[in-house]
Amino acid sequence: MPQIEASARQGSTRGGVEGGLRSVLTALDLLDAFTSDAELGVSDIARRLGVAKSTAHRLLTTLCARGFAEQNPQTGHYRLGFHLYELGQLAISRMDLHEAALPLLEELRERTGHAVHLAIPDKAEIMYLERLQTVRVSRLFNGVGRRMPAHCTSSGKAIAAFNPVVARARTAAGFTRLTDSSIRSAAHFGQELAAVRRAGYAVNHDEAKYGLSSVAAPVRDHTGRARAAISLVGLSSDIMSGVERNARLAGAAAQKLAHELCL
Amino acid sequence: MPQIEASARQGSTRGGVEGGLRSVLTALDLLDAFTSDAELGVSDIARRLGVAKSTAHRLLTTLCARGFAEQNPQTGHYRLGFHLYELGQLAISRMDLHEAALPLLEELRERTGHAVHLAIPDKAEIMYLERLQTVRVSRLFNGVGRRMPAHCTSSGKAIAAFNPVVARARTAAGFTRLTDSSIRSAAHFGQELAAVRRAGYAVNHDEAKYGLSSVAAPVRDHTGRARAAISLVGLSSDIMSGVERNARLAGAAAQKLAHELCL
DNA sequence: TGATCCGTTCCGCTTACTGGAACGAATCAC
DNA sequence: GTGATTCGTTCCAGTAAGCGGAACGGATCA
Repeated sequence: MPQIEASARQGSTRGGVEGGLRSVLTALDLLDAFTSDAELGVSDIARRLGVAKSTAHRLLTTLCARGFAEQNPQTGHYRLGFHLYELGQLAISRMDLHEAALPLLEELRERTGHAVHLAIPDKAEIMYLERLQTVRVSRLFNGVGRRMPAHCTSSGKAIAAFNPVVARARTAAGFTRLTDSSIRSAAHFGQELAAVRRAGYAVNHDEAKYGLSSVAAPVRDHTGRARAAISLVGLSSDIMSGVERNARLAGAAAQKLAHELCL
Repeated sequence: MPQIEASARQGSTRGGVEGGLRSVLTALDLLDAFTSDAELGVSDIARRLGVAKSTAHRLLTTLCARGFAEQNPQTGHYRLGFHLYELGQLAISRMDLHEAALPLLEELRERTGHAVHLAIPDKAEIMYLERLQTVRVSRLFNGVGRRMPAHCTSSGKAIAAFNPVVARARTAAGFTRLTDSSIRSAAHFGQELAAVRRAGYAVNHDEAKYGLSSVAAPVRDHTGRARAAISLVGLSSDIMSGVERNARLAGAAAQKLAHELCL
């Protein structure tokens, strides 16, 4: 069934490949394949992408030529290239939100002594744009990714409470359970968001990782919708003993940020 | 002269394109075009890459489809996409050097109160892998890029002093002058590196930006070659008043790092 | 109001990308 | 110790798919 396979691959109309150039799309998907594994071999990659081994090898050679990938000389396997870091830093350094937030975040850490995070929503998850660590907690973040489900973090709840798109996306995606304290049902999630709306801030107590808690305030635009969140993170004992003060400071920084960006 | 142009474009041998797939290479070069400008239009990009406008547009559409670029709805122009940041973070989070260094850097900032940088060499320049800021100096770094010539920073000098490849590359590339204090000649550079080798650490006094100074120690492997550098950065008055203590602390951290990584 | 940009779309030509087969080296199983 | 699998890499011919050029409507400027 060669013709069925071909039409399934790129749609029926001539040249009407969904999204663009075949070889470039494959190359970009190849980079994404490294999300799950730090190093991959040619054959493995070819299998995952559904292309011939020679094609995968050619793509990898091309990516390596520009520093987007690199080969481990020991094993012959490939990994993400350092040039991605350069471009990624460039991309974020041009985000107004990030630029305006940095000094506010620094000040917040100075005053509280806690780790400070800046997060934005992406579908049903949140992504951390910046993380200012402290010595005490830096090793605790080993298991915490750059991306977290919105219902297990204070930032996620602060955003979802004031952003129905995120709340709906999370409810649709379901509630994965990271600890025994994690939210597990849509009903519980709805209650929690209502409480966040009343208080103006969100709290996460051991819901993402045992022993780790946080307090977050939403950064809201002029329509009231949450665009980001600023959170203070630390050992549960440290954070929970001063929840109200932490919430007040995070909230002040969030409002100042919204004001500076004319949101 | 169509055939001349064609052969000049991709070399003479059949299919022997240097470095790999044409369309993928062009796509990657397109991303690099954003190094100099935050936003670019289709026509401008096409001109820079030397391709047809329709080709540039197609490439941009493809990159946007995967989040590697995005379009500004206001202007119709394009910029780097957020997904690059995600992959870039992934790339660096898997570097042993970065992972092992982080807690050491945090501790160093805690003890000194100064900003702490981790740098690695790349040809004739150094790249900052990590920058732990402080409230006092965070705004001073506006003009400082992720990449700096090796002769204008303490990290660069610390690395070049114990890495002849870098020293040679810098000498070959010449000595751009960032301030009046910058090193301007190969002779001066050579003297400075000799002094660094004697002292075991490097100092930068207003050589990259007025009012900003730093002290750096090299991270050396078992052969003695410098692989990276750890530096303490701050207002010149703050840094220069305690040069020896700063050098000692940075040096201790650098040695500990080398030891942890079994370099 | 005409001219000149812009980003986008369309289309035929042919280039350059694809998959399959073959290679030597390394690893594994027995 | 040796045959059987892997692996990453290279080569090649056929044709799919990427290319440039031309045309489009809209925005900006003179």
